[in-house]
Amino acid sequence: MSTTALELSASLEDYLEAIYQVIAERGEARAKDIADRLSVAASSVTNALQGLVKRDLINHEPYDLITLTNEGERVARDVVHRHEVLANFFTEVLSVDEKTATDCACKMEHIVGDVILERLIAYIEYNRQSGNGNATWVEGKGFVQDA
Amino acid sequence: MSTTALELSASLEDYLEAIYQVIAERGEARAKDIADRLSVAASSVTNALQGLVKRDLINHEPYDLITLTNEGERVARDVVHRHEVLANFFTEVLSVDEKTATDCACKMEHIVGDVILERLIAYIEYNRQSGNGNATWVEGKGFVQDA
DNA sequence: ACCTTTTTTTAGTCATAGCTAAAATAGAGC
DNA sequence: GCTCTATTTTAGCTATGACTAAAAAAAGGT
Repeated sequence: MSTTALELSASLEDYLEAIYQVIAERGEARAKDIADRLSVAASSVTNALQGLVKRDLINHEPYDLITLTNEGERVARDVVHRHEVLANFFTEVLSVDEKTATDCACKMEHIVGDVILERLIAYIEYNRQSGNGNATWVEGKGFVQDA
Repeated sequence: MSTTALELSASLEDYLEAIYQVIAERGEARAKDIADRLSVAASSVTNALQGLVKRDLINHEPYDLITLTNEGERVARDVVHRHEVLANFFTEVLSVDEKTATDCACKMEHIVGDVILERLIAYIEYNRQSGNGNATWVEGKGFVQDA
């Protein structure tokens, strides 16, 4: 009897990530914090919480605090990790500004698979370590070899 | 009186792209072709076509052939362009296999903004032109400077 | 302890986007 | 021209995920 694992939508991943971050910042997470952070209505949060409970990613009794299950914490860390690698790549390698990098990473973090993520990590690392200088974006010139 | 342009979802962009490609390949596009290419039911195509007509991206009378409006052609080319740049980046720079590259590009093409796309294009170009050799992924070693 | 304010939940609506089944239309063969 | 088949559309259902408004619960101030 294989219980086909309920899939996690981009939307629910966003909620899970927000919960993880609020807990990291404030020590605890209430629905209001999540609503504020994601700029959605409080009722949308309640709705999402039910989805996350159903998937055993959070613990949540009505009107109570929200905590992450072990699995939830694992998945949340993974999403955050993806986000960080992507944002890092955009800023470090492509010399894109913070906001643009963050915005794009927020959407891509739900999409990029393991292989490409692994390559990005390796590529950033390679870029950082290579002794012979790296390319940087120069407005009007494109990528130019560093001095 | 500003007519707020109807937004184009990722889904509709996929349909538009498929229409563009089918026309490019076969000279004309019928609903069946689109359904086959996207692996969706015929009725889902009809539905999407109505959305694209409403946005003035295609011309389509019931039971008739599908053609692109000028705007539709412009948008379709743009999506295809994004797809190609992304897939190219994955294969050329990150040395990822075709299928992985294509799959990820298919999802990212709806997300990536102009700035990052421009940088990717420049980065690929820089990589291609730089005389001092480029990095390539070597299994078990990571990125290694080309000979 | 009680009243007010804030938070959370419930209930009900809407849009997107997929599906199946059935009806309508078009096209091909005879 | 009629009939059979393939295509397309309509109608109706599903799920997700947003919203508002109203009800319920919790928290704070005096």
